[in-house]
Amino acid sequence: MPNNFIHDFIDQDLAEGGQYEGRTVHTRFPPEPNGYLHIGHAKAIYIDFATAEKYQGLCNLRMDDTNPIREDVEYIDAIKEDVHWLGYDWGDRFYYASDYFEEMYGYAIELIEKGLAYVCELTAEEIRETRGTLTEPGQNSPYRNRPVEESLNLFSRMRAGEFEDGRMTLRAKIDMNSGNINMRDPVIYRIAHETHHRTGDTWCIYPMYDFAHPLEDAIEGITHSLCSLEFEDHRPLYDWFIENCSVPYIPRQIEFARLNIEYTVMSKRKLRSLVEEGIVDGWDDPRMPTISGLRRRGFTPQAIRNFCERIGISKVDSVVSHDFLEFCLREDLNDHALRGSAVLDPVKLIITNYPEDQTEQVEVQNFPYKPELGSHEMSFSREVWIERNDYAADPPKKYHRLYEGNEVRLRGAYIVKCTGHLEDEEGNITAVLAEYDPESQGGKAADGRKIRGTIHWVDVNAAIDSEVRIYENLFTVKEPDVSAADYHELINPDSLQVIEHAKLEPWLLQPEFRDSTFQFIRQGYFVQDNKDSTQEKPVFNRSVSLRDTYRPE
RNA sequence: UGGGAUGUAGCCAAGUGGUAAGGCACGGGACUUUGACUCCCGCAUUCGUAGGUUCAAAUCCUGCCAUCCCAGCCA
Repeated sequence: MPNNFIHDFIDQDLAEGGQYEGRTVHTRFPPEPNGYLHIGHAKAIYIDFATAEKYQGLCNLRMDDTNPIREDVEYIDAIKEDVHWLGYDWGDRFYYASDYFEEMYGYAIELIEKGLAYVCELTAEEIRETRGTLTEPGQNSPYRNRPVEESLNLFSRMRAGEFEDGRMTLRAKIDMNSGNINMRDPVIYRIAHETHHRTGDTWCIYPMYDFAHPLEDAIEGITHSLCSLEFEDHRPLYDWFIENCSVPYIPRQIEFARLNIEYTVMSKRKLRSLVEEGIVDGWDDPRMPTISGLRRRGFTPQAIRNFCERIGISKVDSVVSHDFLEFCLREDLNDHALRGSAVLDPVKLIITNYPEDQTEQVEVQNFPYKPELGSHEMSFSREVWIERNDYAADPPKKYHRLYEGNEVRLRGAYIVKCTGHLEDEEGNITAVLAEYDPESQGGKAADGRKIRGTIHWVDVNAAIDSEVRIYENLFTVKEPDVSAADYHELINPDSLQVIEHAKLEPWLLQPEFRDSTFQFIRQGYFVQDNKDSTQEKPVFNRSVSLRDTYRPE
């Protein structure tokens, strides 16, 4: 992991005289179980876990479940699966913020006893009205200076369930004049008669994030609590709680910029609505930036980790280009994906001088620059499927594929010379015609003549039909999150293109290849859909296309 | 108008007083049984801007400008 400003801070903290001299670096990834993880979280996960690794420290996984109104067990297993899939392990340090509710309650009492917190009976609306604005200070609550005993009594009755939701809150007594609105007597406990997924009905008061989070970190002995930029002005509050509660450890919060990527959204709210409105096929739709979506799309954990490493860590608001994400995937897949043949938009090529009832086996490499990965056979006969756009009746300049009179190599098989095409009454091309050079087995000309074009093909007699799904960006603009328009208007209507009958060579469909991503030669990288693909009706997703620098004039 | 942050190429991003790393994208070339990959070459006389300090400034100082975050009993 390259160095970055966070590591500079850690180095200082660890150095002689630093605040964590002699300590083990301890980070945490604290998702709220209220949705699925997305690639923005992957960046945070990478930073938290890879930083711990770099310093031979530890990283905890913690469910930040302090608000039962929003959270659900449904998400917990998915979050664990995603973090593991990305390649990170939290050992036996899987925690829930809710495990600390009793301790937090104790710290709240401590604050009350110190005169640093009070039970406030203002309504939510009154609190808002007295909070002031960005430019005007707030006003003190009339309950601010009530006796400690009274707050203590009321707080225990809040816990006992004597009051309905919203009737009162516990507030920190800090400074209603602070320029930092977070310091204007923030609410630290609210009443919510709500069943919690873990603590059930044990509690009807729940701590707020600003109060809970520093305590969670302190209780777990976290040294560096890494979070995103919007918490920067919560840091004084974070430190205030750490200073005023007698916690066992002192954690340090450091903020970094969250990840944005072109042509997609990262807010849980919008992702959820895409799912709920049926615009996509669930949280794991291959067009979603969720970890499960990327997995289904065919991304590898390595590609995602490389991406996270290379975008860097800084405090600059940025939008990473979509190209870069694709580059990281291609780079990894290029080096790992076995090569196979598939024709996505098939048209027949008839080799008129090849015997009608003959079939032969030709050998093709599984991986061009890694011969140790072996080879496999493809059957070849008089009729093979080729891509419709590998033939041109009227070829543009510098077109190296099939057109009348031109020679092309059928990859791994033979060199063929195009002799024209067949068409129906409407002028649609129904087949391409060619003659093969029997002396060119394997695609090598006996006389050594150079053949410029090589195209892929699949034997008509052997081809297996498969559905292939081609994905494009979900949104039509680079930054849908910042657009003023309703995001529904920005959705790309062509983000999913379904090809019903692509022609695949049978080798691709061996059961042991079920979860492997392949390169379909000259097309891109494809993986079987982890939900819909079956042996009877295979379904492939295009993970990413190959780079294509061909520019017809 | 208060508070907190951030401005280095089209996009990320190093740089911490000694004369602008790297990656993506892009352009050109070589190689090629994937128009892929790989390999070469090119791509900021300038660091938001205006001044100042210094032999020397992206780095230090001052002013200005732009952008982002904060007024949940969300996280």
